[in-house]
Amino acid sequence: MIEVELETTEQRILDAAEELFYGQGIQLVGMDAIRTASGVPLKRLYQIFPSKNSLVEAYLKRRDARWLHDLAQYVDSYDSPTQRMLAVFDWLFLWFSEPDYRGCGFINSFGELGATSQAVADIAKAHKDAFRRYLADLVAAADAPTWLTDQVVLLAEGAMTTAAISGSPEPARHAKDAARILLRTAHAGVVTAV
Amino acid sequence: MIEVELETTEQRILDAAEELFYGQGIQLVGMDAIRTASGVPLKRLYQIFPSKNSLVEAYLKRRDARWLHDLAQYVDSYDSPTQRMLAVFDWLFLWFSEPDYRGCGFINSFGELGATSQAVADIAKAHKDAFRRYLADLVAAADAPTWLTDQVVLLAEGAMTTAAISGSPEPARHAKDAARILLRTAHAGVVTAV
DNA sequence: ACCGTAAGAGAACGTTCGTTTTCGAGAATA
DNA sequence: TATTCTCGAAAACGAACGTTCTCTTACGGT
Repeated sequence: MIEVELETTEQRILDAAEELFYGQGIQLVGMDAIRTASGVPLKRLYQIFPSKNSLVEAYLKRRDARWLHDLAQYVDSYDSPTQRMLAVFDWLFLWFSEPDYRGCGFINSFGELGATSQAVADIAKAHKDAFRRYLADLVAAADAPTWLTDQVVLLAEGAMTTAAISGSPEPARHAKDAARILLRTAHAGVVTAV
Repeated sequence: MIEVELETTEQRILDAAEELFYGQGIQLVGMDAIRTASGVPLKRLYQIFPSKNSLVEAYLKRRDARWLHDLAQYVDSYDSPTQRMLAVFDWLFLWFSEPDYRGCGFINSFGELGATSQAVADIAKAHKDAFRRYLADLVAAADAPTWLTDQVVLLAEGAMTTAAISGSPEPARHAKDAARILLRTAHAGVVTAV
């Protein structure tokens, strides 16, 4: 019982932390705000996360896992390898359309703390590496050459920041259009020089 | 004389502010650090910039103008419209290769403060809009369709963040490769469906 | 019923930060 | 020379933050 309760308390803290950290930026959110939002007293909060840094890292790691899980789950609703690769951008479009979308939490935290916190920089890098590996699998399954992975990564990353700053989900469509063209070109095996 | 001196004092403050704000993140840099780095006493600093917010905005606006100017200057060393468009990515490669490269200052400041400061959000948006307009001109000059602009923007933006987090300038090359393919496809006027 | 313990609410502490004020020295003016 | 003004160095102030501590209450075991 105790452990179950502790588990849910931890989840409540992380839920509050994620909403606040992502929505306002990490440094603008104090531990008091997390206490208020989660309803968990400071004492217990510090028993579970002994410092704000540890809470930040836990927030990022949980978001990392869930983000990739949600993406993979969406992609899994498609069968054709080509459609699975392009479905990534449909999922991005849904994400960008959420009313409180504010860019990629890892890009944001890297820009905010990456220069001073090696831990945050490492988690952001690990997240982007994992995303790249996932795309690499989709690209390989679509019988496309490896180098297409790097290009698709750039389109996805660019769409995240452009959608955030412009406040529109359209970049996901533009990225999908570009990815479709690149995929088709790759399939055609065109090799020329400009 | 007074105005000239004030001018150089303002520049010294902005030079220090830019290095610190860009290198460490805005919120991690205190006014004391800027005083120390610039050698300008706090009193005078507050005479020229009446608040940290105003200094932040001045930093972003000056960086915006200089960034686009430097890019255009580099692009202007090429003649062929196609090469001019692709030269953007060569310039990005040079930028990413600087030892203290830490991503796009506007993406970073947007992630850090965009949720709370409308001014910062607006400046970031204006900067990206200006960048997009510049690329649109290059795309039009290369006789490519308008929609290529959106795709090239995404490649460039994606390269900035991927280079920052991965710590490598290679994303600039990958973006250039993709842009070349998209440009060629656009020129060929291929219109098909997947 | 009694005692020990845990736990919540919030005060308190020490530090940092943005901003203002003070103080003292030096230059310009009458 | 006496006085006013300017300006740099640094102290000071008020708020906010991360973290710890205190006090009170309520519950569990005997």
